[in-house]
Parts: sequence; C-alpha cells; structure tokens
Amino acid sequence: MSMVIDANSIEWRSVCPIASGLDVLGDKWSLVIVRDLFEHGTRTYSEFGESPEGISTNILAARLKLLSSIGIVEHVEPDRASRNNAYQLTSSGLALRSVLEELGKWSQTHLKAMHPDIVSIF
Amino acid sequence: MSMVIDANSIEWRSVCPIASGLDVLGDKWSLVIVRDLFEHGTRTYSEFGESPEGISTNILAARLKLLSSIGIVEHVEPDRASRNNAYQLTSSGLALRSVLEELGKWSQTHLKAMHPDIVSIF
DNA sequence: ACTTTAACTTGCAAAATGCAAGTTAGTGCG
DNA sequence: CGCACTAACTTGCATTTTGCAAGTTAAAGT
Repeated sequence: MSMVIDANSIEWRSVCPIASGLDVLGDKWSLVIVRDLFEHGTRTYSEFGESPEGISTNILAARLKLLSSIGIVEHVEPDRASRNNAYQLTSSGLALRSVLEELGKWSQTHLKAMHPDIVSIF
Repeated sequence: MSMVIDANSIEWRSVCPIASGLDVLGDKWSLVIVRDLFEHGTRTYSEFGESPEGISTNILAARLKLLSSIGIVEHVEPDRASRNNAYQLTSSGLALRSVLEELGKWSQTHLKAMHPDIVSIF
C-alpha cells in the first residue's frame, strides 16, 4: 500500500551520504531512468518503455514522481502542436553523470565474466 | 520464495553496463555493506549490525552470499584463537571505491537541502 | 558439563514489484 | 462537430522482496 512517492516520505536511514544516496537511488530502476535521459536528453513517458530493460508503467510513474520531487528530473512543457510532454534531467540529475560513469566502468570490467554480452555506452 | 542468492540466479535485464551493475548492486543494502568494508577493512557478521542503518540479519546473510558469489566480497578465515570469521573486499570490491566516492559526493551536495544532517565520510 | 554468543536460519506480516487491463483527456481526421 | 486514436497515467491483483522477531547450531570460554 504505502510506497515512497515523494521526497517527504523518504526515511533517511542515517547521516551517511552513501546510505542517503541509496535511500533515494538504491533500487533497480531509478538510475536506468537517469541513464535514458543522459542518452536521449529528453524522453516522453512512453519512450521510457522502449528501453531494453522494459520498465512497467506503474513503476515508471512512481519513479518519475519521486525523481521529480527530489529535483533530479523535471517535466518539460509539451511542444505546442503536440501533446507529448517530456522529462529531462535537472542540474542535480546531470551531476549524476560521474556516478553512472564509474558504475558503468566497474560493471564492464568486473561483470564481463558472468555476463559476456555486456557492452560499453559511455 | 525465490530470492536472488547467487550470481547464477541473476537475470540480466540488458547488455547495458549501468543496468547490469544495478542488477547486482541496485538495492538499498549492498553498497552499505561495501561501504562498511571500506571503512573498517574487515568486518565480522555481527559487526555489520552495528552500523547506524541497522541491517537485519536475514538480509545481511542473503547479501553477503550474493556479494561473495559475485566476487565482490570474500570470507576470510577466522583467526586461530577466535571463532570470529570475517568478510573483506576483493579487488573487484575495492574497485567500487570511485562509485561510492561519486555517489557520496553527489549526495552531500544534492541531498543536503532535504536531509540537513548528512555528513561527509570520504 | 554448562553457559555464552557469533553466525546464521526460519516464520510471517508488510511493502514493493510486475503484469495486464483499465481510464482519461488531448489530437487528428472526416 | 464527432468519433477513433493514442499518450500518459492509474488500478487490481498475484508474486517477490523486505523487515522484524524469534529460533537454531556449534564453537569457546569458564
């Protein structure tokens, strides 16, 4: 029933910045969404579903709500002449680039043996 | 019933290194365990429970098993004269340092407004 | 031998996830 | 204008994971 839907409902487990980062981003989907936004700059709701991981729409909605409320992602106005709205990274979200880079580098070198098909994107 | 308990049971969602890293480390506890090992070098099972986040023992056991099977953490032999065994980071685990550093730096600068008590550790 | 305690395991309630199927409201077209 | 279309969500519900508390096991100390 209760799910974390905005910044106010986050329970900070400690004062440690690593644990606190994980209180926000420590799940399987949030950084995948952020990655998509790095890759594409801007993305509409349904475009997120096109990524190979296949996020389901309820999770996507919940994560976008949380990431927005934390200020990692923002909703941009639809172009006039289209109803498509879109999401993009804020400066706070853009600051996650090095986290993604380091995680990606680590995975490429340390997971390749167990997951040979892993590729590089950055 | 089924939980991810070792490397063989991981389902890789895609070939993306970021998503793959999250397939392994994308939860609230794995990197907290890794952080503890960076901070203390070596840690026994019950010492993990002393950290302020308060991991419960069943989750701890499951994560240690997974992290071991992936080769991020290893079990070291107890000292003779003590039954205490201990865990430590492998070279693969040590390579996560920059991921933790970047995550910690990001959190300090971008979460402080919502979580003023956040401190610095690296 | 007897107690202690580290290292787990188990049981079960609560929460999160995943899938499929709605719902709602702008748009495009005739 | 009116109706089909579809993007952007929401809802329902089964499955999986989490979290808490209590139990188990076996080595160590006394």
